[in-house]
Amino acid sequence: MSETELDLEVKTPRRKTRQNKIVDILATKVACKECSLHQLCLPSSIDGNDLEKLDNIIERKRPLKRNDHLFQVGGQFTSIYVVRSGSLKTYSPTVDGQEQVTGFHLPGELLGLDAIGKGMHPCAAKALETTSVCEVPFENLELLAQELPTLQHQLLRLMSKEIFDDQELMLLLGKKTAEARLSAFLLSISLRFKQRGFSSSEFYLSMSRNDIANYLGLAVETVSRMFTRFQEDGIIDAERKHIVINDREAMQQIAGINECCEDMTAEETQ
Amino acid sequence: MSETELDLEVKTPRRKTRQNKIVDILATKVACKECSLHQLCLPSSIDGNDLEKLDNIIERKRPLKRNDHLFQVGGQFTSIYVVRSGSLKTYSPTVDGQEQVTGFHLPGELLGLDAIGKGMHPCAAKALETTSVCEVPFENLELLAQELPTLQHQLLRLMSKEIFDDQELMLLLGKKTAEARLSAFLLSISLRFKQRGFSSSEFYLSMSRNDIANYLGLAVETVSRMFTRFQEDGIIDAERKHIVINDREAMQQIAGINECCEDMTAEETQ
DNA sequence: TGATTAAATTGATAAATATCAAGTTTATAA
DNA sequence: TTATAAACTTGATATTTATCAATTTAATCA
Repeated sequence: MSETELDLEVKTPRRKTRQNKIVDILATKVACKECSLHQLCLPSSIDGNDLEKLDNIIERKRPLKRNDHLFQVGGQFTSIYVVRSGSLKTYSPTVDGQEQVTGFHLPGELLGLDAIGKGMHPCAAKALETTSVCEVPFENLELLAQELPTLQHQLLRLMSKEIFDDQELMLLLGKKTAEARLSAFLLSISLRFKQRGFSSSEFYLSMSRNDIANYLGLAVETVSRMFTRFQEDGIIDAERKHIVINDREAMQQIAGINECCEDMTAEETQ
Repeated sequence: MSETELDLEVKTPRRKTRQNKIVDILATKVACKECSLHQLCLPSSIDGNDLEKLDNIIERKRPLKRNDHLFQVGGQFTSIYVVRSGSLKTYSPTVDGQEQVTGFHLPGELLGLDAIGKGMHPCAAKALETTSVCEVPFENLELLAQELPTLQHQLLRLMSKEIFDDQELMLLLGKKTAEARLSAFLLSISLRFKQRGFSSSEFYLSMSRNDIANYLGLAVETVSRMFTRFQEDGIIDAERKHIVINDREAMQQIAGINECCEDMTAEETQ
Protein backbone atom coordinates (compact mmCIF):
# COMPACT_ATOMS: atom_id res chain seq x y z
CA MET A 1 0.00 0.00 0.00
CA SER A 2 2.50 2.54 1.14
CA GLU A 3 4.84 1.01 -1.40
CA THR A 4 2.47 2.11 -4.13
CA GLU A 5 2.45 5.61 -2.81
CA LEU A 6 6.19 5.46 -2.71
CA ASP A 7 6.24 4.52 -6.37
CA LEU A 8 4.06 7.39 -7.33
CA GLU A 9 5.98 9.83 -5.22
CA VAL A 10 9.13 8.91 -7.01
CA LYS A 11 7.79 8.30 -10.47
CA THR A 12 7.07 11.64 -12.07
CA PRO A 13 8.22 15.10 -11.04
CA ARG A 14 4.79 16.53 -11.66
CA ARG A 15 1.77 14.33 -12.20
CA LYS A 16 -1.14 16.25 -13.64
CA THR A 17 -3.62 13.54 -14.37
CA ARG A 18 -4.81 10.53 -12.50
CA GLN A 19 -2.98 7.65 -14.16
CA ASN A 20 -2.16 5.75 -11.03
CA LYS A 21 -2.54 2.16 -12.05
CA ILE A 22 -2.07 2.46 -15.76
CA VAL A 23 0.82 4.87 -15.84
CA ASP A 24 3.35 2.11 -16.42
CA ILE A 25 1.48 0.69 -19.34
CA LEU A 26 1.01 4.08 -20.88
CA ALA A 27 4.65 4.85 -20.32
CA THR A 28 5.59 2.09 -22.70
CA LYS A 29 4.20 4.14 -25.53
CA VAL A 30 5.77 7.48 -24.68
CA ALA A 31 8.35 8.61 -27.21
CA CYS A 32 11.78 10.01 -26.38
CA LYS A 33 10.80 13.58 -27.00
CA GLU A 34 8.02 13.33 -24.45
CA CYS A 35 10.09 11.58 -21.84
CA SER A 36 10.60 13.85 -18.89
CA LEU A 37 14.02 12.37 -18.44
CA HIS A 38 15.24 12.87 -21.95
CA GLN A 39 17.59 15.72 -21.15
CA LEU A 40 19.44 13.28 -18.97
CA CYS A 41 20.13 10.80 -21.68
CA LEU A 42 20.05 12.77 -24.90
CA PRO A 43 22.05 15.63 -26.32
CA SER A 44 20.03 18.80 -25.90
CA SER A 45 21.18 19.99 -29.28
CA ILE A 46 19.76 17.04 -31.15
CA ASP A 47 17.02 18.10 -33.53
CA GLY A 48 13.61 16.66 -34.20
CA ASN A 49 14.57 14.53 -37.13
CA ASP A 50 17.54 12.98 -35.41
CA LEU A 51 15.54 12.48 -32.27
CA GLU A 52 13.13 10.39 -34.23
CA LYS A 53 15.95 8.21 -35.51
CA LEU A 54 17.03 7.63 -31.96
CA ASP A 55 13.47 7.04 -30.88
CA ASN A 56 13.20 4.34 -33.50
CA ILE A 57 15.97 2.21 -32.12
CA ILE A 58 14.76 2.36 -28.54
CA GLU A 59 12.61 -0.41 -27.20
CA ARG A 60 10.37 0.16 -24.25
CA LYS A 61 10.16 -2.92 -22.14
CA ARG A 62 7.21 -3.71 -20.02
CA PRO A 63 7.68 -2.86 -16.37
CA LEU A 64 9.65 -5.07 -14.05
CA LYS A 65 8.11 -6.18 -10.80
CA ARG A 66 10.06 -5.99 -7.58
CA ASN A 67 12.91 -8.53 -7.52
CA ASP A 68 12.69 -9.13 -11.27
CA HIS A 69 16.03 -9.18 -13.00
CA LEU A 70 16.82 -6.83 -15.86
CA PHE A 71 19.92 -8.90 -16.60
CA GLN A 72 21.98 -11.58 -14.90
CA VAL A 73 25.69 -11.97 -14.29
CA GLY A 74 27.40 -13.30 -17.38
CA GLY A 75 24.42 -12.47 -19.55
CA GLN A 76 25.22 -11.42 -23.09
CA PHE A 77 25.49 -7.69 -23.55
CA THR A 78 23.28 -6.33 -26.29
CA SER A 79 21.77 -3.14 -24.93
CA ILE A 80 22.19 -0.38 -22.47
CA TYR A 81 19.22 0.60 -20.34
CA VAL A 82 17.82 3.86 -19.03
CA VAL A 83 15.66 3.84 -15.91
CA ARG A 84 12.34 5.53 -16.65
CA SER A 85 10.71 5.03 -13.28
CA GLY A 86 11.37 2.99 -10.18
CA SER A 87 14.86 1.88 -9.26
CA LEU A 88 17.26 -1.04 -9.42
CA LYS A 89 20.33 -2.34 -7.70
CA THR A 90 23.31 -3.94 -9.38
CA TYR A 91 25.33 -6.58 -7.59
CA SER A 92 28.05 -9.14 -8.11
CA PRO A 93 28.36 -12.58 -6.58
CA THR A 94 31.21 -13.20 -4.15
CA VAL A 95 33.02 -16.42 -3.26
CA ASP A 96 30.89 -17.32 -0.30
CA GLY A 97 27.71 -17.15 -2.32
CA GLN A 98 26.86 -13.74 -0.97
CA GLU A 99 26.09 -10.75 -3.10
CA GLN A 100 28.04 -7.55 -3.10
CA VAL A 101 25.88 -4.56 -4.05
CA THR A 102 27.73 -2.34 -6.52
CA GLY A 103 25.21 0.38 -7.18
CA PHE A 104 21.71 1.80 -7.09
CA HIS A 105 20.05 3.23 -10.17
CA LEU A 106 17.42 5.95 -10.12
CA PRO A 107 15.25 7.35 -12.93
CA GLY A 108 17.32 8.83 -15.74
CA GLU A 109 20.37 6.77 -14.85
CA LEU A 110 21.99 4.24 -17.15
CA LEU A 111 22.77 0.58 -16.70
CA GLY A 112 25.00 -1.74 -18.66
CA LEU A 113 27.83 0.62 -19.57
CA ASP A 114 30.24 -1.65 -17.71
CA ALA A 115 29.41 -4.53 -20.05
CA ILE A 116 30.51 -3.03 -23.37
CA GLY A 117 34.15 -3.97 -22.94
CA LYS A 118 33.66 -7.70 -22.49
CA GLY A 119 30.33 -8.13 -24.21
CA MET A 120 28.80 -9.61 -21.10
CA HIS A 121 27.34 -8.27 -17.89
CA PRO A 122 29.79 -8.38 -14.97
CA CYS A 123 26.97 -7.79 -12.52
CA ALA A 124 23.26 -8.51 -12.20
CA ALA A 125 20.51 -5.88 -12.09
CA LYS A 126 17.41 -6.39 -9.99
CA ALA A 127 14.40 -4.12 -9.59
CA LEU A 128 13.92 -2.71 -6.09
CA GLU A 129 10.32 -1.79 -6.82
CA THR A 130 8.04 -1.68 -9.85
CA THR A 131 10.37 -0.31 -12.46
CA SER A 132 10.30 0.52 -16.14
CA VAL A 133 13.30 0.97 -18.38
CA CYS A 134 14.13 1.88 -21.96
CA GLU A 135 16.28 -0.58 -23.82
CA VAL A 136 18.78 0.84 -26.29
CA PRO A 137 20.33 -1.82 -28.54
CA PHE A 138 24.00 -0.95 -28.50
CA GLU A 139 24.89 -1.85 -32.07
CA ASN A 140 22.24 0.47 -33.38
CA LEU A 141 23.32 3.17 -31.00
CA GLU A 142 26.90 2.89 -32.17
CA LEU A 143 25.86 3.10 -35.81
CA LEU A 144 23.71 6.11 -35.11
CA ALA A 145 26.49 7.77 -33.12
CA GLN A 146 28.67 7.30 -36.16
CA GLU A 147 26.45 9.57 -38.18
CA LEU A 148 25.41 11.99 -35.43
CA PRO A 149 28.44 13.73 -33.88
CA THR A 150 26.42 15.20 -31.03
CA LEU A 151 25.19 11.74 -30.12
CA GLN A 152 28.72 10.37 -30.10
CA HIS A 153 29.74 13.28 -27.94
CA GLN A 154 26.86 12.76 -25.54
CA LEU A 155 27.63 9.07 -25.29
CA LEU A 156 31.21 9.78 -24.36
CA ARG A 157 30.06 12.40 -21.90
CA LEU A 158 27.66 10.00 -20.24
CA MET A 159 30.30 7.33 -19.94
CA SER A 160 32.68 9.88 -18.50
CA LYS A 161 30.04 10.90 -15.99
CA GLU A 162 29.68 7.28 -15.00
CA ILE A 163 33.42 7.04 -14.41
CA PHE A 164 33.32 10.26 -12.43
CA ASP A 165 30.43 9.06 -10.31
CA ASP A 166 32.11 5.76 -9.61
CA GLN A 167 35.15 7.59 -8.39
CA GLU A 168 32.99 9.74 -6.14
CA LEU A 169 31.69 6.54 -4.67
CA MET A 170 35.15 5.19 -4.21
CA LEU A 171 35.85 8.31 -2.20
CA LEU A 172 32.76 7.48 -0.20
CA LEU A 173 33.85 3.92 0.45
CA GLY A 174 37.36 5.04 1.27
CA LYS A 175 36.02 7.01 4.18
CA LYS A 176 36.89 5.38 7.44
CA THR A 177 33.99 5.88 9.81
CA ALA A 178 30.57 4.35 9.44
CA GLU A 179 28.78 7.65 9.99
CA ALA A 180 30.84 9.35 7.28
CA ARG A 181 29.89 6.62 4.84
CA LEU A 182 26.21 6.68 5.60
CA SER A 183 26.09 10.45 5.58
CA ALA A 184 27.88 10.63 2.23
CA PHE A 185 25.54 7.99 0.88
CA LEU A 186 22.41 9.87 1.91
CA LEU A 187 23.77 13.12 0.49
CA SER A 188 24.53 11.35 -2.77
CA ILE A 189 21.00 10.01 -3.03
CA SER A 190 19.61 13.41 -2.09
CA LEU A 191 21.62 15.10 -4.84
CA ARG A 192 20.50 12.62 -7.44
CA PHE A 193 16.87 13.20 -6.55
CA LYS A 194 17.43 16.92 -6.79
CA GLN A 195 18.91 16.58 -10.26
CA ARG A 196 15.77 14.78 -11.33
CA GLY A 197 13.52 17.53 -10.06
CA PHE A 198 12.47 15.83 -6.85
CA SER A 199 12.92 17.11 -3.34
CA SER A 200 16.46 16.79 -2.08
CA SER A 201 15.46 17.09 1.56
CA GLU A 202 12.70 14.50 1.68
CA PHE A 203 12.57 11.21 -0.18
CA TYR A 204 11.96 7.49 0.02
CA LEU A 205 14.77 5.00 -0.08
CA SER A 206 13.77 2.05 -2.21
CA MET A 207 16.60 -0.16 -0.96
CA SER A 208 16.69 -2.07 2.30
CA ARG A 209 19.04 -1.35 5.19
CA ASN A 210 20.70 -4.59 4.26
CA ASP A 211 21.45 -3.38 0.74
CA ILE A 212 22.78 -0.09 2.08
CA ALA A 213 25.01 -1.87 4.57
CA ASN A 214 26.27 -4.27 1.95
CA TYR A 215 26.94 -1.43 -0.45
CA LEU A 216 28.82 0.60 2.17
CA GLY A 217 30.82 -2.33 3.46
CA LEU A 218 29.20 -2.22 6.90
CA ALA A 219 27.08 -4.51 9.06
CA VAL A 220 23.32 -3.95 8.95
CA GLU A 221 23.31 -3.33 12.67
CA THR A 222 25.85 -0.56 12.29
CA VAL A 223 23.79 1.14 9.60
CA SER A 224 20.71 0.88 11.76
CA ARG A 225 22.56 2.40 14.70
CA MET A 226 23.82 5.26 12.56
CA PHE A 227 20.30 6.03 11.41
CA THR A 228 19.26 6.12 15.05
CA ARG A 229 22.20 8.35 15.97
CA PHE A 230 21.50 10.82 13.16
CA GLN A 231 17.93 11.01 14.35
CA GLU A 232 18.89 11.50 17.98
CA ASP A 233 21.16 14.33 16.87
CA GLY A 234 18.24 15.78 14.93
CA ILE A 235 20.05 15.96 11.61
CA ILE A 236 17.59 13.63 9.88
CA ASP A 237 14.15 12.17 10.43
CA ALA A 238 13.95 8.58 9.34
CA GLU A 239 10.91 6.40 9.52
CA ARG A 240 11.86 3.25 7.71
CA LYS A 241 12.39 4.25 4.13
CA HIS A 242 11.03 7.76 4.46
CA ILE A 243 13.92 10.17 5.02
CA VAL A 244 13.90 13.87 5.82
CA ILE A 245 17.19 15.72 5.87
CA ASN A 246 17.05 18.46 8.50
CA ASP A 247 20.62 19.64 8.73
CA ARG A 248 22.43 19.26 5.46
CA GLU A 249 25.49 21.16 6.65
CA ALA A 250 25.96 18.85 9.60
CA MET A 251 25.76 15.90 7.24
CA GLN A 252 28.34 17.39 4.92
CA GLN A 253 30.55 17.97 7.92
CA ILE A 254 30.19 14.33 8.96
CA ALA A 255 30.68 13.07 5.43
CA GLY A 256 33.78 15.19 5.03
CA ILE A 257 32.58 16.66 1.79
CA ASN A 258 34.23 19.85 0.66
CA GLU A 259 31.98 22.51 -0.79
CA CYS A 260 34.03 22.66 -3.99
CA CYS A 261 33.26 19.06 -4.79
CA GLU A 262 29.68 19.48 -3.69
CA ASP A 263 29.17 22.48 -5.96
CA MET A 264 30.64 20.62 -8.86
CA THR A 265 28.31 17.71 -8.53
CA ALA A 266 25.36 20.02 -8.01
CA GLU A 267 25.74 21.31 -11.54
CA GLU A 268 26.11 17.89 -12.98
CA THR A 269 22.95 18.00 -15.06
CA GLN A 270 24.15 19.62 -18.25
CA MET B 1 69.87 3.76 -7.68
CA SER B 2 67.51 0.93 -7.13
CA GLU B 3 64.78 3.30 -8.24
CA THR B 4 66.40 3.41 -11.66
CA GLU B 5 66.43 -0.32 -11.85
CA LEU B 6 62.82 -0.29 -10.85
CA ASP B 7 62.02 1.95 -13.75
CA LEU B 8 63.77 -0.29 -16.18
CA GLU B 9 62.20 -3.39 -14.76
CA VAL B 10 58.80 -1.95 -15.30
CA LYS B 11 59.35 -0.05 -18.48
CA THR B 12 59.39 -2.49 -21.37
CA PRO B 13 58.20 -6.06 -21.53
CA ARG B 14 61.27 -7.12 -23.52
CA ARG B 15 64.25 -4.85 -23.87
CA LYS B 16 66.55 -6.06 -26.60
CA THR B 17 69.02 -3.25 -26.75
CA ARG B 18 70.82 -1.30 -24.11
CA GLN B 19 69.01 2.00 -24.03
CA ASN B 20 69.08 2.47 -20.28
CA LYS B 21 69.58 6.16 -19.80
CA ILE B 22 68.26 7.46 -23.06
CA VAL B 23 65.20 5.32 -23.39
CA ASP B 24 62.85 8.06 -22.24
CA ILE B 25 64.19 10.59 -24.69
CA LEU B 26 64.03 8.09 -27.50
CA ALA B 27 60.54 7.15 -26.46
CA THR B 28 59.33 10.61 -27.27
CA LYS B 29 59.95 9.89 -30.92
CA VAL B 30 58.42 6.46 -31.13
CA ALA B 31 55.29 6.32 -33.24
CA CYS B 32 52.07 4.60 -32.28
CA LYS B 33 52.68 1.59 -34.46
CA GLU B 34 55.96 0.93 -32.71
CA CYS B 35 54.64 1.46 -29.23
CA SER B 36 54.71 -1.82 -27.35
CA LEU B 37 51.56 -0.77 -25.57
CA HIS B 38 49.55 0.08 -28.63
CA GLN B 39 47.33 -2.94 -28.51
CA LEU B 40 46.12 -1.64 -25.20
CA CYS B 41 44.96 1.70 -26.48
CA LEU B 42 44.23 1.13 -30.15
CA PRO B 43 41.82 -1.05 -32.07
CA SER B 44 43.74 -4.01 -33.38
CA SER B 45 41.81 -3.86 -36.61
CA ILE B 46 42.91 -0.36 -37.45
CA ASP B 47 44.97 -0.29 -40.64
CA GLY B 48 48.23 1.45 -41.45
CA ASN B 49 46.73 4.49 -43.04
CA ASP B 50 44.32 5.15 -40.20
CA LEU B 51 46.98 4.47 -37.65
CA GLU B 52 49.00 7.25 -39.15
CA LYS B 53 46.08 9.64 -38.80
CA LEU B 54 45.85 8.75 -35.15
CA ASP B 55 49.57 9.02 -34.76
CA ASN B 56 49.41 12.55 -36.13
CA ILE B 57 47.12 13.85 -33.44
CA ILE B 58 49.08 12.37 -30.57
CA GLU B 59 51.62 14.49 -28.78
CA ARG B 60 54.45 12.91 -26.88
CA LYS B 61 55.26 14.93 -23.82
CA ARG B 62 58.66 14.96 -22.30
CA PRO B 63 58.97 12.73 -19.25
CA LEU B 64 57.65 13.79 -15.86
CA LYS B 65 59.95 13.61 -12.89
CA ARG B 66 58.77 12.11 -9.64
CA ASN B 67 56.12 14.29 -7.97
CA ASP B 68 55.53 16.32 -11.13
CA HIS B 69 51.87 16.88 -11.89
CA LEU B 70 50.36 15.81 -15.17
CA PHE B 71 47.28 17.86 -14.35
CA GLN B 72 45.77 19.57 -11.32
CA VAL B 73 42.30 19.52 -9.78
CA GLY B 74 40.01 21.89 -11.65
CA GLY B 75 42.38 22.10 -14.58
CA GLN B 76 40.74 22.47 -17.98
CA PHE B 77 40.22 19.20 -19.78
CA THR B 78 41.70 19.12 -23.25
CA SER B 79 43.31 15.73 -23.62
CA ILE B 80 43.33 12.22 -22.39
CA TYR B 81 46.66 10.61 -21.55
CA VAL B 82 48.16 7.17 -21.96
CA VAL B 83 50.96 6.07 -19.65
CA ARG B 84 53.95 4.94 -21.71
CA SER B 85 56.32 4.17 -18.89
CA GLY B 86 56.47 4.79 -15.15
CA SER B 87 53.32 5.32 -13.12
CA LEU B 88 51.09 7.96 -11.60
CA LYS B 89 48.56 8.35 -8.85
CA THR B 90 45.35 10.35 -9.06
CA TYR B 91 43.91 11.97 -5.98
CA SER B 92 41.25 14.41 -4.83
CA PRO B 93 41.47 16.96 -2.07
CA THR B 94 39.27 16.46 1.00
CA VAL B 95 37.85 18.98 3.44
CA ASP B 96 40.62 18.76 5.96
CA GLY B 97 43.27 19.54 3.38
CA GLN B 98 44.22 15.90 3.07
CA GLU B 99 44.37 14.03 -0.18
CA GLN B 100 42.32 10.99 -0.98
CA VAL B 101 44.07 8.72 -3.47
CA THR B 102 41.61 7.56 -6.13
CA GLY B 103 43.79 5.43 -8.34
CA PHE B 104 47.15 4.24 -9.61
CA HIS B 105 48.01 4.19 -13.30
CA LEU B 106 50.45 1.79 -14.89
CA PRO B 107 51.87 1.70 -18.44
CA GLY B 108 49.16 1.34 -21.06
CA GLU B 109 46.47 2.75 -18.79
CA LEU B 110 44.50 5.90 -19.48
CA LEU B 111 44.01 9.07 -17.48
CA GLY B 112 41.51 11.86 -17.83
CA LEU B 113 38.43 9.91 -18.91
CA ASP B 114 36.61 11.16 -15.84
CA ALA B 115 37.02 14.77 -16.99
CA ILE B 116 35.14 14.63 -20.29
CA GLY B 117 31.75 15.19 -18.73
CA LYS B 118 32.49 18.46 -16.98
CA GLY B 119 35.36 19.67 -19.10
CA MET B 120 37.63 19.86 -16.09
CA HIS B 121 39.71 17.46 -14.07
CA PRO B 122 37.98 16.31 -10.88
CA CYS B 123 41.27 14.95 -9.55
CA ALA B 124 44.98 15.64 -9.82
CA ALA B 125 47.55 13.31 -11.36
CA LYS B 126 51.07 13.08 -9.98
CA ALA B 127 53.99 10.98 -11.19
CA LEU B 128 55.17 8.34 -8.71
CA GLU B 129 58.47 7.96 -10.55
CA THR B 130 60.01 9.12 -13.80
CA THR B 131 57.09 8.77 -16.15
CA SER B 132 56.29 9.44 -19.76
CA VAL B 133 52.84 9.76 -21.28
CA CYS B 134 51.19 10.28 -24.63
CA GLU B 135 48.80 13.18 -24.84
CA VAL B 136 45.73 12.72 -27.04
CA PRO B 137 43.83 15.98 -27.69
CA PHE B 138 40.24 15.00 -27.15
CA GLU B 139 38.61 17.18 -29.80
CA ASN B 140 40.80 15.67 -32.46
CA LEU B 141 40.16 12.20 -31.15
CA GLU B 142 36.42 12.76 -31.26
CA LEU B 143 36.60 14.02 -34.84
CA LEU B 144 38.71 11.07 -35.86
CA ALA B 145 36.37 8.65 -34.10
CA GLN B 146 33.59 10.17 -36.16
CA GLU B 147 35.19 8.96 -39.35
CA LEU B 148 36.70 5.72 -38.05
CA PRO B 149 34.02 3.40 -36.68
CA THR B 150 36.55 1.02 -35.15
CA LEU B 151 38.13 3.89 -33.26
CA GLN B 152 34.77 4.99 -31.92
CA HIS B 153 34.11 1.44 -30.89
CA GLN B 154 37.48 1.12 -29.19
CA LEU B 155 36.96 4.39 -27.35
CA LEU B 156 33.65 3.20 -26.00
CA ARG B 157 35.21 -0.12 -25.08
CA LEU B 158 38.01 1.56 -23.21
CA MET B 159 35.65 3.77 -21.30
CA SER B 160 33.53 0.77 -20.47
CA LYS B 161 36.60 -1.02 -19.22
CA GLU B 162 37.36 1.94 -17.01
CA ILE B 163 33.87 1.76 -15.55
CA PHE B 164 34.24 -1.96 -15.06
CA ASP B 165 37.60 -1.56 -13.35
CA ASP B 166 36.29 1.14 -11.06
CA GLN B 167 33.52 -1.17 -10.01
CA GLU B 168 36.01 -3.92 -9.33
CA LEU B 169 37.80 -1.50 -7.06
CA MET B 170 34.58 -0.59 -5.34
CA LEU B 171 34.21 -4.27 -4.60
CA LEU B 172 37.70 -4.16 -3.19
CA LEU B 173 36.96 -1.19 -0.98
CA GLY B 174 33.67 -2.69 0.08
CA LYS B 175 35.52 -5.61 1.60
CA LYS B 176 35.48 -5.46 5.33
CA THR B 177 38.82 -6.68 6.62
CA ALA B 178 42.15 -4.95 6.12
CA GLU B 179 43.84 -8.12 4.94
CA ALA B 180 41.17 -8.73 2.32
CA ARG B 181 41.65 -5.22 0.98
CA LEU B 182 45.41 -5.40 0.81
CA SER B 183 45.35 -8.85 -0.70
CA ALA B 184 42.86 -7.80 -3.35
CA PHE B 185 44.93 -4.72 -4.06
CA LEU B 186 48.13 -6.71 -4.58
CA LEU B 187 46.34 -9.20 -6.78
CA SER B 188 44.95 -6.36 -8.84
CA ILE B 189 48.39 -4.85 -9.36
CA SER B 190 49.77 -8.29 -10.13
CA LEU B 191 47.13 -8.86 -12.78
CA ARG B 192 47.75 -5.51 -14.40
CA PHE B 193 51.45 -6.24 -14.67
CA LYS B 194 50.66 -9.60 -16.18
CA GLN B 195 48.45 -8.00 -18.81
CA ARG B 196 51.35 -5.80 -19.80
CA GLY B 197 53.67 -8.73 -20.25
CA PHE B 198 55.52 -8.35 -16.96
CA SER B 199 55.83 -10.90 -14.21
CA SER B 200 52.69 -11.27 -12.14
CA SER B 201 54.46 -12.90 -9.24
CA GLU B 202 57.30 -10.44 -8.76
CA PHE B 203 57.15 -6.68 -9.16
CA TYR B 204 57.97 -3.32 -7.68
CA LEU B 205 55.32 -1.12 -6.16
CA SER B 206 55.97 2.47 -7.14
CA MET B 207 53.59 3.90 -4.54
CA SER B 208 54.31 4.37 -0.86
CA ARG B 209 52.63 2.48 1.97
CA ASN B 210 50.98 5.75 2.78
CA ASP B 211 49.41 5.96 -0.68
CA ILE B 212 48.26 2.36 -0.45
CA ALA B 213 46.74 2.94 2.98
CA ASN B 214 45.02 6.12 1.85
CA TYR B 215 43.70 4.39 -1.25
CA LEU B 216 42.37 1.43 0.72
CA GLY B 217 40.84 3.54 3.48
CA LEU B 218 43.18 2.15 6.13
CA ALA B 219 45.83 3.51 8.47
CA VAL B 220 49.45 3.22 7.32
CA GLU B 221 50.27 1.19 10.38
CA THR B 222 47.59 -1.33 9.53
CA VAL B 223 48.91 -1.74 6.00
CA SER B 224 52.41 -2.20 7.35
CA ARG B 225 51.21 -4.83 9.80
CA MET B 226 49.36 -6.69 7.06
CA PHE B 227 52.50 -6.79 4.93
CA THR B 228 54.32 -8.24 7.89
CA ARG B 229 51.57 -10.76 8.52
CA PHE B 230 51.51 -11.92 4.90
CA GLN B 231 55.25 -12.39 5.08
CA GLU B 232 55.10 -14.29 8.34
CA ASP B 233 52.53 -16.56 6.77
CA GLY B 234 54.85 -17.01 3.81
CA ILE B 235 52.34 -15.98 1.19
CA ILE B 236 54.45 -13.06 0.00
CA ASP B 237 57.99 -11.76 0.27
CA ALA B 238 58.08 -8.03 0.65
CA GLU B 239 61.19 -5.97 0.99
CA ARG B 240 60.01 -2.43 0.82
CA LYS B 241 58.63 -1.94 -2.66
CA HIS B 242 59.87 -5.24 -4.03
CA ILE B 243 57.07 -7.78 -3.84
CA VAL B 244 57.08 -11.51 -4.56
CA ILE B 245 53.83 -13.39 -4.48
CA ASN B 246 54.43 -16.93 -3.25
CA ASP B 247 50.96 -18.27 -2.69
CA ARG B 248 48.47 -16.75 -5.04
CA GLU B 249 45.69 -19.09 -4.05
CA ALA B 250 46.00 -18.13 -0.41
CA MET B 251 45.80 -14.50 -1.40
CA GLN B 252 42.71 -15.11 -3.49
CA GLN B 253 41.21 -16.89 -0.54
CA ILE B 254 41.95 -13.94 1.73
CA ALA B 255 40.74 -11.43 -0.82
CA GLY B 256 37.53 -13.35 -1.27
CA ILE B 257 37.89 -13.41 -5.03
CA ASN B 258 35.90 -16.01 -6.87
CA GLU B 259 37.60 -17.81 -9.71
CA CYS B 260 34.89 -16.80 -12.14
CA CYS B 261 35.61 -13.16 -11.64
CA GLU B 262 39.34 -13.80 -11.67
CA ASP B 263 39.12 -15.66 -14.96
CA MET B 264 37.12 -12.89 -16.50
CA THR B 265 39.62 -10.23 -15.59
CA ALA B 266 42.50 -12.40 -16.66
CA GLU B 267 41.28 -12.19 -20.22
CA GLU B 268 40.83 -8.47 -20.06
CA THR B 269 43.46 -7.64 -22.64
CA GLN B 270 41.53 -7.85 -25.88
C1' DT C 1 -8.16 -11.44 8.60
C1' DG C 2 -4.56 -13.77 11.22
C1' DA C 3 -0.30 -16.51 10.64
C1' DT C 4 4.09 -16.53 9.03
C1' DT C 5 8.14 -14.52 7.34
C1' DA C 6 11.21 -10.85 6.60
C1' DA C 7 13.26 -6.45 7.96
C1' DA C 8 14.79 -3.39 11.29
C1' DT C 9 16.21 -2.18 15.81
C1' DT C 10 18.60 -2.63 20.26
C1' DG C 11 21.88 -4.50 23.64
C1' DA C 12 26.08 -7.07 25.16
C1' DT C 13 30.40 -8.76 23.90
C1' DA C 14 34.34 -9.82 20.99
C1' DA C 15 37.30 -8.60 17.35
C1' DA C 16 39.46 -5.42 14.31
C1' DT C 17 41.52 -1.23 13.42
C1' DA C 18 42.90 3.64 14.52
C1' DT C 19 45.64 6.33 17.23
C1' DC C 20 49.58 7.58 19.84
C1' DA C 21 54.40 6.98 20.67
C1' DA C 22 58.82 5.28 19.76
C1' DG C 23 62.26 3.39 17.13
C1' DT C 24 64.41 1.80 12.74
C1' DT C 25 65.59 1.89 8.17
C1' DT C 26 66.08 4.16 3.88
C1' DA C 27 66.32 8.27 1.02
C1' DT C 28 67.85 13.08 0.22
C1' DA C 29 70.69 16.90 0.41
C1' DA C 30 74.31 19.78 2.16
C1' DT D 1 80.49 11.60 3.34
C1' DT D 2 77.50 12.99 7.12
C1' DA D 3 73.30 15.22 8.53
C1' DT D 4 68.60 15.52 8.05
C1' DA D 5 64.31 14.17 6.65
C1' DA D 6 61.09 10.89 5.10
C1' DA D 7 59.20 6.33 4.99
C1' DC D 8 58.35 2.35 7.26
C1' DT D 9 57.84 -0.73 11.18
C1' DT D 10 56.54 -2.17 15.83
C1' DG D 11 54.20 -1.95 20.31
C1' DA D 12 50.56 -0.40 23.66
C1' DT D 13 46.12 1.43 24.16
C1' DA D 14 41.61 3.32 22.90
C1' DT D 15 37.96 3.39 19.76
C1' DT D 16 35.11 1.56 16.41
C1' DT D 17 32.65 -1.88 14.34
C1' DA D 18 31.28 -6.80 13.74
C1' DT D 19 29.08 -10.54 15.69
C1' DC D 20 25.75 -12.90 18.43
C1' DA D 21 21.26 -12.90 20.53
C1' DA D 22 16.84 -11.15 21.39
C1' DT D 23 12.99 -8.25 20.41
C1' DT D 24 10.02 -5.33 17.82
C1' DT D 25 7.91 -3.86 13.76
C1' DA D 26 6.39 -4.27 9.21
C1' DA D 27 5.31 -7.06 5.03
C1' DT D 28 3.43 -11.15 2.75
C1' DC D 29 0.43 -14.76 1.96
C1' DA D 30 -2.95 -18.32 2.74
